[in-house]
Amino acid sequence: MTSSPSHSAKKSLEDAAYERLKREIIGNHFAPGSQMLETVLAAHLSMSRTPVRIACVRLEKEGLVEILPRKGVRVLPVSPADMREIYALLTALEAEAAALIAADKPDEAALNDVRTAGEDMAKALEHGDLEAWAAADDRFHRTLMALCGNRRLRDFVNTLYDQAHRARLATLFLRQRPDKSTREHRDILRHIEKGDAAGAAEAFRRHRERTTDELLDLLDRSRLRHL
Amino acid sequence: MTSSPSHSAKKSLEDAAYERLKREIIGNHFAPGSQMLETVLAAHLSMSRTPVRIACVRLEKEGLVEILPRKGVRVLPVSPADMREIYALLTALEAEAAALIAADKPDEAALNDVRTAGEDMAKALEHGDLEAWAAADDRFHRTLMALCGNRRLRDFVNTLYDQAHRARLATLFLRQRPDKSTREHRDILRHIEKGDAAGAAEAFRRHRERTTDELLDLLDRSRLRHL
DNA sequence: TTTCACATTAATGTATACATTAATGTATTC
DNA sequence: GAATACATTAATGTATACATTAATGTGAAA
Repeated sequence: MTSSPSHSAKKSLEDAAYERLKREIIGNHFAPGSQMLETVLAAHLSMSRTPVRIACVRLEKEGLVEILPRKGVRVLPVSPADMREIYALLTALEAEAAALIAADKPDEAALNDVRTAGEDMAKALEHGDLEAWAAADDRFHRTLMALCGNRRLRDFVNTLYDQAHRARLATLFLRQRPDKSTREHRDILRHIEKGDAAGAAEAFRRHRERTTDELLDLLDRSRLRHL
Repeated sequence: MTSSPSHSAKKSLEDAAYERLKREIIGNHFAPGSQMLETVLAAHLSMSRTPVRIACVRLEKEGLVEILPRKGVRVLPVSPADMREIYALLTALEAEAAALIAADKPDEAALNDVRTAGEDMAKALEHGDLEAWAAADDRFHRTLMALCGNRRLRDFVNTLYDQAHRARLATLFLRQRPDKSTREHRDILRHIEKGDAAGAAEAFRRHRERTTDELLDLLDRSRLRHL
């Protein structure tokens, strides 16, 4: 996805450890805030501490875990304050990316993947399948950001998606049906297709500001402190 | 600076290796694009490969080096395209940060460090000391960003400063005297002091857009391809 | 009973030995 | 002479043994 090796060519244990732990953390297989000793993790992954240590250092740099000198590796919980930070950044960065994409006039083939993700969101919503909706929403944002032509922007936004993933899933069943997002995504795409950079940026900004308010409000009212 | 331990409490060799290599890379002690084997680096730092490997993984995540499977660690050169990426991000993020800071009304003590950095820039310019000017400019931006209240924003902007540092220094003596920046910084501070979020963001955006054009133009005309 | 000094321990931090693997060189065959 | 198979080598990837250190427990003295 970012600079990590694709899952097809996972030769080294380092990469295997990194990818598996990342998947398990994002997939909420560990309790947020839980701590595990390196030896325990190594046993869990059936390898020695060496590749596990390196995987943990990488995950720490991505803001998913914290390495505590003698207490083990801690899966970082995501607080409402964290979500506010993450969404403030996404608001600024996705709007910027949308402007870049609109100015670039991406080819149809690339845009089609984004459109497909958008259609999958609508379909999932019709079937009432919220998890499929969230997966398609994630795909919509990631495939769109992949088109912005700024690798650093794309990679950083992806790490933010990763950090926010657990909290998004947790609130998925507490919120109203996400009909608005589907429409707003279509609106964003229209601006991009027209090559309207300012309009695309503004549409994305409004979309993100709304989802931010919605999410923070939800976290507040549901008293979810850590996710 | 970011999540790294301060240089005062550098207990472990891992941290020492990380900090020293980072300093040497940013300070241009290695030729951009140069490759070094882990064993050579370990000898250079008078330690075993283990802490060196971990330091390199960290540096790779910060976009300063690239680990090539059997060819060693490569100090990433910075191309004009990289600078375009970095400055596009800085434009969006520093403007956002300026808005946050202006809205927060930071206390005087904190702002004073920023003002001091600004004054140091002016003084350095009077003495014609461009390196001191660049150092103070760096300090101005970093201390200001530290006030934005968004840790992820601050840390990411700092890694971008680090990535851009070499290229900035290289062009320092090719450009005209940076008088405008000093004035623009004062302007930004005025907006922040007034609590004018939109104005601060706009002022910072204009400042960054101008310096971006200036730098890219300079890189283009001087035909500096890699730094 | 509380506190301080000290031993113990358990975890990480580090070095090193070993396994794996990709690249290079060499020899043999066509 | 060119190409291919194979041996060699040199580097990383991994495991493990060892050093260091912070935390815990234990005991004696006040």
